[in-house]
Amino acid sequence: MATILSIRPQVGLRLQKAATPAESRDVARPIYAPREMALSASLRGEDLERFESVKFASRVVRQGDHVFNAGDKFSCLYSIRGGCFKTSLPGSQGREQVTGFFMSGDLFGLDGLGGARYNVTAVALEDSTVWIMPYAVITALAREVPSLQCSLDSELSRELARSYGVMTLLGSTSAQERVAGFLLNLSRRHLRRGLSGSSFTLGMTRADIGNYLGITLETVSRTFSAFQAAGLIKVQQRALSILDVEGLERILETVRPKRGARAGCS
Amino acid sequence: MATILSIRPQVGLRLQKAATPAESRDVARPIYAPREMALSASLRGEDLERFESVKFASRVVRQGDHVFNAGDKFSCLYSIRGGCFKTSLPGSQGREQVTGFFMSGDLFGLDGLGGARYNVTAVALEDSTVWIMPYAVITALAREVPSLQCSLDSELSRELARSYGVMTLLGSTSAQERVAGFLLNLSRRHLRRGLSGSSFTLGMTRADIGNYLGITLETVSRTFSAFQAAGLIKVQQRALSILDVEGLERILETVRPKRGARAGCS
DNA sequence: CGAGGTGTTGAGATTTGTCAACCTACGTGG
DNA sequence: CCACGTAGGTTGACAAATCTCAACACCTCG
Repeated sequence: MATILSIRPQVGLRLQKAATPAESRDVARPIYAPREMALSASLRGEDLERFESVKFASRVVRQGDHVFNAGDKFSCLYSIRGGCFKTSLPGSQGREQVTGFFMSGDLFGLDGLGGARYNVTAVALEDSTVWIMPYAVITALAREVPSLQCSLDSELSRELARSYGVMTLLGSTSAQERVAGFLLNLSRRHLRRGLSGSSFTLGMTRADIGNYLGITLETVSRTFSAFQAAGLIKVQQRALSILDVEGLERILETVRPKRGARAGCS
Repeated sequence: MATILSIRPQVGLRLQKAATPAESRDVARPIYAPREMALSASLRGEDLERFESVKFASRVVRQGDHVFNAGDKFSCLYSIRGGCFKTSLPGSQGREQVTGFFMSGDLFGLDGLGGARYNVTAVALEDSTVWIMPYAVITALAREVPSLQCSLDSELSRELARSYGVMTLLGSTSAQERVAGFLLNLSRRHLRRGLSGSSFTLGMTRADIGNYLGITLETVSRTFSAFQAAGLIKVQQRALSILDVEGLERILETVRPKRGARAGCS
């Protein structure tokens, strides 16, 4: 157990309480420069320079704070410098559906793009910092730098692809598959950011995960325990280590013969 | 009861036969004119005229035919003139996840936009016709007609919002909620097209529905039967009538607040 | 130290999945 | 025109997974 805690995740550690109000107190956490922003990923040469010449404001968001709420007038996109967020779609009677988790380098707010309003609510899961990118600025810039329009489209379709991935997770009927898929997804995203894919901190509660995956928080907890008992992972509160990636993948790949589509039986 | 069928579509639909000689079973099915296309929905005045001046080719797609496959090079968007489609994300071992159903007036192919390839496969659920809109043409036009760029963004975010809606459906843990939500969604979409929202034909199989909703086809069937027994709907094969919209909505609204996922505010 | 949010675990109730039989509609070919 | 084959749909019985309710443990913060 000590081993887990000794592995210091670079992102996502719970911070000490929010002491002084409205302080731009920078945390010892990787802060993404403009160069690392999702939108600039595919920009080259002078397009990149032009983009980086724009000074975007950044904002510190305290754990639990809402960056925007569903129904708010759409105005800005947000790129995460550090920290993590969840987005959720509010339903009637306080029911809500968590639609995604976002981490450093991710872009969110895209769903408000076409309409005049955001569809989802974005909440910080820990003290975080975001770049604020006014949409008006982005569009103006996109007209000037066509490759930025491409980047924007690219981000949109990436977000679409992401949501398709979630649908696949939710479409599987077993809780184990959903949880395994969820963990592997988180792992890959950490890896892509140059962080450890095998040991990281879960920024969200079991309830968030369960809501996201369409299962109860108890089932999430039990599944974690089962995976741990099977030697696939090690969990202690928010600290997670993936011990056997292939094992998790095997759970997803489990061939569940579909009736009518099976071969060999006559 | 019979009144349902007497509600005629109010929108400017043109009924016309497909002229192709090979058409053995021509159906008197609404064919959407360019004016009804998703992309032109928010265009006005000369922008609309400009858009309509472009002659897009259309293509007849037979039931079961693939318009494009996941992994195909992205090149065109498709707007449905008549008929319906499903899109699905292929998984390993032939497993697939149905990601959406599309009907007349809908736009699909958007998911390939940013990347160079389509993420999903689009299959006709019945003999259908689509407008083929080369992306190159669309982008060129969008530069000329800025409001078209807005329309495009709008469609993208609508698609995103749609997928969030699906996530909400899949996030609910009960099969009844999922099916009720699915039916209400279909109903609304028919209404929005000037068709009857209370009586329509399901273009997809129970297996498709189940895959989409993350439940088995047997559960779909049983749930339909249960709803019918409760007097909420009437089903016979693909023919569906919604007898009690509020009843279905009540199933969704069931005051059983999903636990967890509460935002940090109060 | 206590409070409250969070996480774990147990036991029983329910729902859903699985397997299997059967029914129904529809297209094909005799 | 009808018989037949087949894909799609329904239903039943049972097993298995998940939900629900409830008790308790853990951690952080005040």
